[in-house]
Parts: sequence; structure tokens; C-alpha cells
Amino acid sequence: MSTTPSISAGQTAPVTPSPQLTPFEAQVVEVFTDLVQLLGLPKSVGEIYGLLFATAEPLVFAEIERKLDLSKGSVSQGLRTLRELGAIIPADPELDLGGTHSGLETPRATRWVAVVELRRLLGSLLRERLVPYIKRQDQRMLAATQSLIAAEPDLTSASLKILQSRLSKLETWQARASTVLPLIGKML
Amino acid sequence: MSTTPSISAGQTAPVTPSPQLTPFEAQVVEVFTDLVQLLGLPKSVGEIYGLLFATAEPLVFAEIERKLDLSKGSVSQGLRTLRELGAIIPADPELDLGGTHSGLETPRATRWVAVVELRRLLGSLLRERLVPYIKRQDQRMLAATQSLIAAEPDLTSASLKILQSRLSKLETWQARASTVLPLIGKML
DNA sequence: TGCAGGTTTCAATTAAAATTGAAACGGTGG
DNA sequence: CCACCGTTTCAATTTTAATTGAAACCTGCA
Repeated sequence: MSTTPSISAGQTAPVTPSPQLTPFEAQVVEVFTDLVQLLGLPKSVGEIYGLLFATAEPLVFAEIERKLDLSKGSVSQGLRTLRELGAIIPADPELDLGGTHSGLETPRATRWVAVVELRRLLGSLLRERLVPYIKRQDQRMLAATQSLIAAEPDLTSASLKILQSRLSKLETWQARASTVLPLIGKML
Repeated sequence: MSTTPSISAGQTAPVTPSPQLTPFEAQVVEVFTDLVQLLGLPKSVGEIYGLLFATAEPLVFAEIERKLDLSKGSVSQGLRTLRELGAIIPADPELDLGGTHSGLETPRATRWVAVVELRRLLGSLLRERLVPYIKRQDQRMLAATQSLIAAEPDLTSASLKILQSRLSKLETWQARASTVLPLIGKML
């Protein structure tokens, strides 16, 4: 499976050593490491997703570890994150059903595949990251409003007016976000 | 090191010192530090914008520095970022027009105000961050496609099919993004 | 019960940002 | 030309986040 590796001299891959990756895999991995950093996730998460995206067959833990030259810790953590985001799924349904039908069954490793449907990815991103964020902000806005009320006597009425209008603007943003985002999630 | 932060004797304010801020200001600042970290910008940028958002009158460099207890460097860098994002503007139009009509004019400091219109903020965020990002990704996708073509002989035709379909899916994402985002920008 | 992969945990380490502060840079009025 | 004020620059530092690797933890099997 490995194309002739070890680029050796010539083009030293600079930032991304990509030791065990084909050029194609390396390119795709780069696409996703970049995307993932835009989203504020660790690079390793992008590498793992990128590798799975660039690979037709499912991969197991150990292959990911080897091809990307990552530690077990990173792979474990990265797979967990991607699983939680719904960006990867086990290739084999959880079935135990077939029974213990062979002698050479060692507890086989989970084989992972990338979820490549944009709607699913965006959907869970919204659900997992934006929605909790908005919840947090709602709390904060409430607190801010109360602080403003408490401060009232200390402000000129002109300032108060302005600040009130800004706060209400913020609340509008919030409201818009918390109605629009779930909607988008549904629409995808 | 420090497993436990070792509270020791210091009465130094802990995580959120907010030394010179009213409770209201502190709350609003928190809202924006959080938002800004979601966007992958430095915290200080959120603090500065939050302070300006929470203040009815324009503020000058020195006041920001003092109220947020930031270094000159951070304030300068933060103001620059916010300016570039179109999130703040000078309160006083750049006018020199009136002429040098007074004797007590020291080179006055720029007074900054927050831009509070969501559409403007989102618009420039799209323009300044997402659009350049998409440009970069376009490049990468091209490279990836070429790599795949180059690798063709090394792949089973089944794998090749799958990878080609994934790539084209990626390209679709890209295309959608690069048409939809500018559109959104306009619509705001 | 013991063993053998496979995976997770978590303190220590390393890498990556962000922040600082001192020095340099205008530009303006004296 | 000089001295001053507001601002920017940038190397050094600090802070924060990601990565590592060894040990613990399953779980099914013999």
C-alpha cells in the first residue's frame, strides 16, 4: 500500500513532516488541519479527520497513530473529539449478534470512517459548540443587564440611554442567533 | 508545576482582575472576551471591544490601557485588529479642515467608539477572515486533486472512485462556501 | 484467574500564542 | 531644532493549550 516513501533530499516538507503519508493524503490533511484551526480545535484533530477523509477504507487506532506519527494520547483524544462532533463513525455497526463464531477472534480494533456529509458535520458543530456557547452568553447578558440596573444612579441619563440601547442590541443579536442557528441546523 | 495554585498570602485579584471596571463593564467585557475567543482572536481584543461597547463616550488609548490594565503593546495591537475588522472607528472624523485654529492644541489622542451594528461587524469578519481562508483552501484543493491524479496507478480503481467522489464533495463545499458567503455579506 | 490486545487517563513536557515593556517612531507646537 | 505626547514595534517573557508516553483500565478469551 505504501508508495515509495522517504522523500529524503529534495523537497523537505517544512511545517508538516508527513512521514508516512502519500502526497495526496498530505494535501488533504493540510486542508483539514487548516479548517480545524479556524474552528479552534487542535491540529491533531484535523490531521486525523483529514487522513480518514483521504482514505477509502476504514482505519484503526494503530494505523492512524503510525501514519500521522502521533502519540496514543493524541489519537485517543482526537478520535473522541471527532466522535463527539459526529465527524467520524465506527465502520462496523456495534453488532455482537453473529455470535462467537470463530477461534481466532481477538478483540478487534474499532475501524473508523469519516462522515463526509456537510450537513451532518455542520449540524453537530452547531449543536456541540454554538448552542452551548449561546446558552452561556444568555447567562452573561442577564448578569450584565442587572449590573446596569444596579449602576443606574451613577450614570447620567444620557449615558444610561445609550448603554440601554446597546444592551438591547446585544440581546437582539442573541435572540437572532438562538432562533436562527437551530433553524439552520434543521435546514441542512 | 504548581499542582495547586498555592493561594499564599497574595491578595492579587485572580483570574479576572477587572481592577478599574464597574460591574457592568466587567460583565460586558466578559461577553466579548468569550465571543472573541470563539472566533480565535486574542482575549485582549475582546476586552477592548467590550469596554468600548460598555462605554457611552469614546475612549482614548490611555484610558483603555488603564481601565483594562493592559500594556501599551496589547492596546495598540488590539486597536489595530479591531480597526481592521471594522469593529471600532475613530469618534472624530479625520478632519484637519478647520485649520490650526487654536493655541492650546496638543496632538490630541484618537478617541475610539465601538461599531455596534451587527451587519457591519459580520460583514467585515467575513471579508477579513473567511474570504482569505477560502482562497487558501482553493489552492490546497487544487494541489490535492493533482496529487490524486498523480497517484492514480497506485490505487485500486475502487479506492480511486471513492476518493474522487470525496474530493468532488470537498469541492462542492468550497464552491458553496465561496458563493454563499459573499452573498450573506451583501444581504446583511 | 491470568493474559493480550485495544483504548483511555493524566502528569510532565513541548509547542504556540499572547502579553509585556522598553526603545524607536512620527508629528506638532515652542 | 528640540522636546513632548501618542502610538507602534519587537525581542523577551509569561500564559495557555496541545502533545507525549507510561501506567491503568477494560473486555473477552483461554
